[in-house]
Amino acid sequence: MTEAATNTTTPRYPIGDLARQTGTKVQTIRYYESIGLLPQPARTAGNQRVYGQDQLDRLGFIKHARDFGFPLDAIRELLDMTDRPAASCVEADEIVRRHLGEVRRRIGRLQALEGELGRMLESCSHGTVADCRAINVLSDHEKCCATSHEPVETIPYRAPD
Amino acid sequence: MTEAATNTTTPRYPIGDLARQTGTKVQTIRYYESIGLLPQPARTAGNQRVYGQDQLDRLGFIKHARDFGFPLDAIRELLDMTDRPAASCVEADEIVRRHLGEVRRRIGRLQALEGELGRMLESCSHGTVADCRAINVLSDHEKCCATSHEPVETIPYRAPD
DNA sequence: CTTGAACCTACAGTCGCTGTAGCTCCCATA
DNA sequence: TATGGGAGCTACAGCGACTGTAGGTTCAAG
Repeated sequence: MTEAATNTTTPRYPIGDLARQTGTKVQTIRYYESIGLLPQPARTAGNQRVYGQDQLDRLGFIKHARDFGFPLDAIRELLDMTDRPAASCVEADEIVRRHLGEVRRRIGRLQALEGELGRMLESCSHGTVADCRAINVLSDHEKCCATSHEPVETIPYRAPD
Repeated sequence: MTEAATNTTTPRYPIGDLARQTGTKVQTIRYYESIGLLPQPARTAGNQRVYGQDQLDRLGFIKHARDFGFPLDAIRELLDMTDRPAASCVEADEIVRRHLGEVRRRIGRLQALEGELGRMLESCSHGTVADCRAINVLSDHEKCCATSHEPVETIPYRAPD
C-alpha cells in the first residue's frame, strides 16, 4: 500500500544486470537511451539507473533485431509497432522484406567479389610483385573480369568476436 | 629546356580531372591525401593541386581495390608492394587470401540470415502486430530457429547509389 | 571585367558503437 | 563502522571511410 505508481512485484535491475541478461554492453545501453531507443529509466537516490521487466524485454528485442542485422531506425519502427499491438503487421512485414532484399543484394555482390578474388589467387604465379596477377588486376581495369563495376559495399573488417 | 625537375611530357591534372577519371569524389581524394595514402601533390601558384600520371595510376589502384572491398590499410600494404616491384608477391597473395576469407565468412553469415528472414516472412499470417510472426520472433529468442547466435555484422544500410 | 565553375581549408556529421578519464556509489567483509 | 573494490556515473574522443557544409579564393571563358 505504500507504493502506488510502480508495480511492487516488478523486479528492478541495475544496468549491469540488463547488460548481462541481454548480452549488450553497458555503454551500448546508455547509448540507446541517448538516442531515444530506450526510455529514460528510474534512478536510485544515488542517481543510478534502475530498470524493470518491460525495459529488459525492450532491450532484448533490440538486441535480437540487431543480431539479425536490422539498422537502428528499422528497429525503432518495429518497436513503435509493438507498442500498437492491434495494428496491422503489414508495415512490419515490409520492414523485414526490405531488410531481406538488402541482405540478398549484399550476398550477390559478395559472391561476385568472391569469384574475382578467387580468380586472382588462382592465376597468381607466386613470383615477384611486378608479375603478380593480383596486383596487376588491381592496377589495370582491363585485366579484370568483372561483369559489372559497382563497388562492393564499404564494409569494415570487423570480426564479430 | 626551361623546365628541369618535372617531366615536360607528363600531363598535369587538376583534382577534378583525377576525380572524373577514376570515379572518385574530390573530397575523397583530399581525404586520401590527409591520411597519407596519396602523397602531397604539386601546387599551382594559386595553391591548387596538380597531379601527374603516377598519381592518377595510384588513385586508380586505390579505387579499384576499394571496389573490391579491400580496407584502406590493406590497400596501403598493397601499394607499398607496388613500390618494390622486385619483391616476392607472397605477401600480396596473403592479403588477397585474407580478404577472400573475410568475404566468404560474411557470405556465410548473410546466407544464414537470409534463411531466417525468409522463414519469418513465410510464416507471417498478415494479421495484427500482436500475432505477427516476425515481431514475435524478434521478441522471443525461443521462437527463432537460428542454429548459432553470433550477430550478423553491423553493416550500415548503404546503397551503392 | 565579369561571371560562374572549380578549387581551397576546416570542421561537423554519418552509423553503431567502443574506450577513456575522472569521478561517485553501493555493498560485503574485517 | 571503516574500507576496499567493483559497479555506476558523465562527458567526450575515436573507429572506418567517407560525405556534406560554410565561407572563402582561383581560374578560364566570354
